[in-house]
Amino acid sequence: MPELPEVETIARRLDQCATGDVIESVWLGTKPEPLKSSALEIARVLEGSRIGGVRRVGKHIVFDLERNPVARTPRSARSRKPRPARAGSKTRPAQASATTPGVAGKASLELAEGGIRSAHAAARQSKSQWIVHLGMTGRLQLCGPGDEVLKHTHAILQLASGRELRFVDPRRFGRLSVTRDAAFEAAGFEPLEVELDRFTVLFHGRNTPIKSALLNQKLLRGVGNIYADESLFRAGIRPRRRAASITQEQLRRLFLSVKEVLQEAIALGGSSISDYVDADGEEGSFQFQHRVYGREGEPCLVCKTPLKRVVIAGRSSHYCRKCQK
DNA sequence: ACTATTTCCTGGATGC
DNA sequence: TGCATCCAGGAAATAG
Repeated sequence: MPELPEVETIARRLDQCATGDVIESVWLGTKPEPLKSSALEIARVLEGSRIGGVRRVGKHIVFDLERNPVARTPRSARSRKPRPARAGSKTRPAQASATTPGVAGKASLELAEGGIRSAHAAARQSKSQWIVHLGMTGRLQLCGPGDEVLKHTHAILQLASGRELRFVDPRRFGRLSVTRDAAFEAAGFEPLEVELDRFTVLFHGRNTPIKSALLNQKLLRGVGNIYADESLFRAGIRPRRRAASITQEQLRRLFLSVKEVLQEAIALGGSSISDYVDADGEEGSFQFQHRVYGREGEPCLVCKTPLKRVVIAGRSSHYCRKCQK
């Protein structure tokens, strides 16, 4: 499950490997499309754009796109349908292979309603961005055109280098979107950048469990279930503690713990649980550093007390009842 | 205005 | 072996 360290790892890798490449054409799957922007809008922003850089904002991956106003990708690039032969293609829904963004039913409808044309013009002249949220099981993979297209591939970007950037997401919690004029904005503070006093204020007067507050992306962006539990353990705070009841000194420890955990995890390439791998298929190794997450019933590494697991806001939360108060 | 719960989604694990 | 059921969880939507 990609949280801040995993997303940071992926974004760094993509920034190294994909920056400078040009997106020649885009294929998007259909149906409960994992899209926040329409397929047509995404295709129009991406096609013909150069990847200026890739970075992380919270749990989002942001591709900064640059566009040469003169060299517009010709229509033919969009209408051709270069689907590589793939293993297991008969199991894929037939509609998927035929879906060129421009001809999707929903997209055509929007075109008929107008408004797209002006959007198109805006995309041509301004800097735009491609925003990817990986959700639970989303992956961005950089691969050769001959590589097998995995089941649950929802987007394929053909790059000028001959490679393909693919978005694969079995559980479909991931989301793709684009921005045109405005830069992508995310709520909340970056946990690795926020200062102590701002961090402290976030929890003032909140009657919600501190675990929930840490997961609230409008407060801090990027902390997910694993790193919330790990941070709370290191800070000695029980996940159910009401945010408002936590002392300044404890908040200071939490502040430091959050940064420490995230930094250590980034250094190890994130935690590979279930199926997380970065853009090159590399696994992280921070999962071996987990002190409480996924260790219910196992002895606390500090005091040997069996670790507890409770459910808070629908998420399993792991802690040591002796070390955390 | 807040907080809590439900919903989305599929693969893998579990149980009978 | 096979089939049903449960579980994982980010964030938006809905309910309280």
